[in-house]
Amino acid sequence: MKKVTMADVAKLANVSKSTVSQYLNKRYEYMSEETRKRIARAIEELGYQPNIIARSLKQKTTMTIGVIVFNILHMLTTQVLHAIEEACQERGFHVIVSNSDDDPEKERKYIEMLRAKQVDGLIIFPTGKNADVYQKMVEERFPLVFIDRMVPGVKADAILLDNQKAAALAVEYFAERGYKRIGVVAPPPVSHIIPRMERIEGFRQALAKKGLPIVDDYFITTEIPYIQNELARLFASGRLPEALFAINDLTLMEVLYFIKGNHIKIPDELAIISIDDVPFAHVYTPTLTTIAQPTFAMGKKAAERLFLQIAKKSEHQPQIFRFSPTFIERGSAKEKNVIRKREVT
Amino acid sequence: MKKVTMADVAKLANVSKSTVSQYLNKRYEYMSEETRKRIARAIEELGYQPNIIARSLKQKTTMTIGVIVFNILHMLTTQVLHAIEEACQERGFHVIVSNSDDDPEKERKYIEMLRAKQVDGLIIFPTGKNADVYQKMVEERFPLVFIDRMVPGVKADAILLDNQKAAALAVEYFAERGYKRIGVVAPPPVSHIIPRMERIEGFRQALAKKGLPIVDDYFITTEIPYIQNELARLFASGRLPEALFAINDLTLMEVLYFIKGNHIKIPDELAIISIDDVPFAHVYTPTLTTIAQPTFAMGKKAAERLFLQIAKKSEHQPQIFRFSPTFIERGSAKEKNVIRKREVT
DNA sequence: CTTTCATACTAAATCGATTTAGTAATTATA
DNA sequence: TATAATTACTAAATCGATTTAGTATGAAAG
Repeated sequence: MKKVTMADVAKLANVSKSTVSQYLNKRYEYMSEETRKRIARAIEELGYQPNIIARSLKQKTTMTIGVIVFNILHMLTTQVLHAIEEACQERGFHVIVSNSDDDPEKERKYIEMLRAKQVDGLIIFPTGKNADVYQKMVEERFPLVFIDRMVPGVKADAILLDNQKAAALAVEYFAERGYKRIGVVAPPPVSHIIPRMERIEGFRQALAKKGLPIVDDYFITTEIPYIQNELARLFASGRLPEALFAINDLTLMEVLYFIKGNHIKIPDELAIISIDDVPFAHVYTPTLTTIAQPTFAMGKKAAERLFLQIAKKSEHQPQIFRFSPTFIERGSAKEKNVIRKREVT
Repeated sequence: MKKVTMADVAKLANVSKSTVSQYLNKRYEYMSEETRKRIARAIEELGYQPNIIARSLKQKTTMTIGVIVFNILHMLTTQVLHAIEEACQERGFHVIVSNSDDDPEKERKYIEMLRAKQVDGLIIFPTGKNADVYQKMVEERFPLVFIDRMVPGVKADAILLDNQKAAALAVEYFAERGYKRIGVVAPPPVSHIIPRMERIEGFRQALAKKGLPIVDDYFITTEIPYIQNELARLFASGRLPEALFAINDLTLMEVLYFIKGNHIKIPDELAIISIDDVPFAHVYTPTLTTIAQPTFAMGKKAAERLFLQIAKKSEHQPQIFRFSPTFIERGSAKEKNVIRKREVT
């Protein structure tokens, strides 16, 4: 039951290994019809399957890319991964996915391991905390694409949402419909997580631009497990906002859970818009108005950029791509009634 | 910028490659403190990173497994994948995921490619149509685990839900609450997709056991895109069932979409129970009563079984594992009112 | 004082492909 | 007719590790 190698095929077909190799690589130029057939028959007979590891060692290319994500539970991750998968399968590439759990230590380790495994390139949803490691890859011209988040100072391709615009879209929609007291729900803004900053800051700026009040209490920026508490505290204070902007799917889930537990009526008592078009948005009651990221296009772009870098390692000009969000109007934010059913304060 | 190899390290440290290799594999037994330090320094100085491809060629193990799924959009897939990932990361394994799209041709190709890539084992959500290929792997004692679906006649490990029980759980719950006219929504039952058969047949048997009518019209078994139509036709006929059993998350989405579009009230006009505990089940209105698959345990088990096979290729006894579903009682099926709001004949 | 043993290494073979440089035979060109 | 070119191959080096069999040295044992 030992493995069949090229040498076995060569022996059976009565040719050299070199010729078999030529055959496998379809370099038929100077090969007789007769030889070709003999080799084909030998391969068939032995059930020979080439060993790609051996080939990779010589060729220094593995036709494999690595993807490091910081959170698989995120909807964006799943969908982008799907798109990357698809783009890779079209070109015969394979994908190895690793989960950094937003832990820079783990991320660093996975980068090392994947590079040791000789992946041809890396697409990273970065934790943002390994600037030195990222920088080294850029300097070595190792193919690298950031997605979802980017790292200031590291000159690499980055595929991002236009987060400011996404926040503005939400605020403008609320504003136009007469909502004034608007809050935001997000994990804590930290300087190395750019999109979070951009969404929260974009929200603040859009509020200012529309001349709407910026109320500190309406900025629920705390870790996911504490969002319920914060929301409850705000609710108990009696100064509930009229509308809430959830900056991603995970925070939206918290908001919905809170609303459910407190029998708050959407959109009459509280309007909601979130980034990430969750799959149940159109079957929820009310249907959810969301701001969709073009996840598929983003994943595809990331893969394309990586392939570009792999193809011509040298003269590659890193670029930052900002993808426009799409506003999907549904039912969780409507024309605001002047007289509310449950007036607070 | 050429790669640093073990030979470079050996030269700088003034030892042989063998010694460096021993060092890297922590076989310090007969190595002087002095040498160890020199090697460590040389590695540090050169920024040496071992090439795992070369190592794999010699060792005939890649510390990589392949997973072939038939549908990434399925919730089960995502969650099981997550569990497999985690189990692999614990043991230093990497995972390559490929999507067969339920196309046997694709599946066959991916099996070939992954084996050419020398993966140490394969976890497959099988299309069910490549029995010959699966069988060959079993005969060669190539580590293989089926998950979600199994293939009759192929003696390999299989991780499955107890589908009959899942169906029975739903029917019994409905029956005990006074529901009589119960329907099922599923893709078409085909002989090579075992769980689908088991769920539909299990449903039929449970109905019989409870002495409930088996109405052909209440078996909506058609491809996902046509479910809306079938549901509409049934609805138009005026003979709506009182309860519906959705056999997975994808069919549930169709049911919910239909319900939404037709302003049907859950659970008063139509009760619903589905297999797969969708992430929004607890925030939906009403909350959704579901039958959860222990996805995490299943993924973990699949990985463990594969590792077992990898560890001792020979004396491995293939087994079929049936995981028990968990009934999660929420609000989409309640005590049935004797007088219905909208009585249909 | 030889032999054995333990220690601290190394040379060379090996894994299974690809690739380069070359050979032998035949055909075309000067 | 001698030389060049083309065709159809092959031997051997190579990729970068691991591993086996072995060597050299000094200490312990007989």
